[in-house]
Amino acid sequence: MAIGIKEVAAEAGVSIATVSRALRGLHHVNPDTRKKILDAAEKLHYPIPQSSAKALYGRTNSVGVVAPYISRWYFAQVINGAEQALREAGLDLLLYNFSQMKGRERLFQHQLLKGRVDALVVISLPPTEEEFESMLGLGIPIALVGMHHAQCSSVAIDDVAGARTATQHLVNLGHKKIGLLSGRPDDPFGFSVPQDRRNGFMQVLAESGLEWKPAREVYGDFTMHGASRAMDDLLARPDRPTAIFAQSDEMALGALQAIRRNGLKVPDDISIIGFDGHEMAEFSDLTTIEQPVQLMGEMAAWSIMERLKSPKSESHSLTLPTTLVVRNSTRRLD
Amino acid sequence: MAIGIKEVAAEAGVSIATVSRALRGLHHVNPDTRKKILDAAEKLHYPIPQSSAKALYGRTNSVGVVAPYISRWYFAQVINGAEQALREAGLDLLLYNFSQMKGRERLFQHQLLKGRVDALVVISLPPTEEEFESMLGLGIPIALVGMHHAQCSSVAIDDVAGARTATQHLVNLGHKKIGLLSGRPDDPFGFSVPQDRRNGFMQVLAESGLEWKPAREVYGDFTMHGASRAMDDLLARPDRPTAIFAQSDEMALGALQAIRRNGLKVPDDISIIGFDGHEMAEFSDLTTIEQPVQLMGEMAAWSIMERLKSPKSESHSLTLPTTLVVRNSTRRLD
DNA sequence: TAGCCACTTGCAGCCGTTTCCATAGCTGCA
DNA sequence: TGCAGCTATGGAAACGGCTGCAAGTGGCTA
Repeated sequence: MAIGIKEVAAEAGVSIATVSRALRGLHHVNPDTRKKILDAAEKLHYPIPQSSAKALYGRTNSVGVVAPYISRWYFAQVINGAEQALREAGLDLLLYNFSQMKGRERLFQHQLLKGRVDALVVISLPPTEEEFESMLGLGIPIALVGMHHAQCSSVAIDDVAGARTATQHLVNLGHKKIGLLSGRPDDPFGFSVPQDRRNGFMQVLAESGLEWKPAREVYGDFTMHGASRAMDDLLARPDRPTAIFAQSDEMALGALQAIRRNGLKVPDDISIIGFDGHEMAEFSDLTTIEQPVQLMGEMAAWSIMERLKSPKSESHSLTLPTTLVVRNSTRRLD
Repeated sequence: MAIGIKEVAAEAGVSIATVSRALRGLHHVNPDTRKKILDAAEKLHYPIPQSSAKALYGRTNSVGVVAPYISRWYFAQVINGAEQALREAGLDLLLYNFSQMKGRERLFQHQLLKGRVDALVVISLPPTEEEFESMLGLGIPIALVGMHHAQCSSVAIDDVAGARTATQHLVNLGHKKIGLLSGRPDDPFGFSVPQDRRNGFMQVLAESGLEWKPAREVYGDFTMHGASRAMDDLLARPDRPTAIFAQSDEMALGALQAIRRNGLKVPDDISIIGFDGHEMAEFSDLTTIEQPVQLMGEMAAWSIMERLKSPKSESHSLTLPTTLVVRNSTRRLD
């Protein structure tokens, strides 16, 4: 038989109301009574108030994390960061993966989340304005990771600046014919990241007076596989670039593989720089732009927990710095 | 104002009991009445029954997934697989990460999960017998991934067999001095995997009449970093092995890096075989033993969902096959 | 001794849904 | 016509914890 607040009350010889107050550390409870109750709870192994019961009163004690992928490195890291922060605060983490548009519709329109979570962390999944309205309509704190929005908290990096740094690095090394390994021309989720990184790249090219040829851009779908194939394609074209800016490390790694497969050497024949700070980048000696991925998850969690504590507090947007990490995949053009 | 079953009942002009039955497709509801109710629900945009209220009656509509890590490739893949299967069935996924023993204690002993989940998927986290008792005491279906236990369902591979295949592959190629890249001598979680893979390795060595020297084993902690360092160590020792069996792909990749750093070539100077089928293995041209990771997550989810449907059904243990994938990191010894 | 205040405590209703039990209406059969 | 055996429906009691309000306690002052 399950033991609840009721059994504890009986054991301690007080009413359930008092137990409820004592267990949550509210005022207006005599220290002696509180101790008696705590002892009783201990003795009966009363775990914690059942959250589904609390949920009827609005607090579910859990936070939803929404992401388009969960096993990809970037997302797994963010989720991991968020999980740690939430667990520490005693909040549960409900995971929502929406790789399919179908699920996405259900999530946003039919309010799947209604009454299920106290707050939401949305990872790199830019909702449409309509979807956003729906989310805000939930009336719960929301934190965005990897993007910004006027009406809620967010943690992100400056993708344009990061891309600028990466491109500038290649330019500084004397490269003039620089290729771009992008995500997709038609992004299914409407990420702004690919566009931002592309913009930063183009800016530096223009500022440096370098000519841009559309034939130097290929699309790798943010996967190693895709990038590898795209790179094969790019290398087969005439007037090969001497350097490549890959919009993600995973794509850079795929490209690395393709370059080797095509009998070329990195960085001797081609320099390549990635973006993200993937764990694997270090082991492939890949120059990259590092972003504090796990930290972003933690900060998003903190941000909503703060708003949970004091609902009137302002939402704020944070932009975290990126770092250029030079390794052995880029070199000065002879 | 929130709309619930009550509002739908009022709109349709029936009692809430009937609405509850109609919405869940139970018998004893007149088709006309059902339609009236469905229309009313549609009209009012009634989302779905609030799960926290259902939870008071025992069904939380969510499943707990417990793992010691969540961002490591293997775990992320399993979680991903489980998530897909669960979401399809309309179940929510509660994520519990226990990299710290502290949290682990709270999880198992204080019944953090009590009343929070309908079922549990435990990924490669062998509980002690005591913890196991506690889990079983929850009275909910449990599925294990990556290990077996007499009293509940499980999905795993045959680690011994996989390790045997890997080792046999090296032996068949003529290698006699084979090194072993293990996890940790003292495993914090008590995994059986390292031991199983080690056993398979030793079996084949013995069967092949090959001599084993303890100096050929180093510990890489199942990470690239750890493996890289361990490999440096191994390479510095006299009487270098001509082949290495790494107990995981991540360790194999770290080893690959170390080998190159030490001026040696794979597979010319040293052959190396991994274990897991990590996405990155393909791109590093690593010979490996593949296991169906994501599938294991899915099957674990299916298994508990089946038991949720018919509680009396037997628990069953599944052992999935592994596959030797030969790439370019192993070659015949001259 | 009455009156007031501050501090504790208990009562009872509530949250949204499921489910047990009762009831009402209908059918078929003796 | 009476009765058993259905089906369709509603009333109300759970489920477990929260909370507004009232009431009780004891100490203090006038």
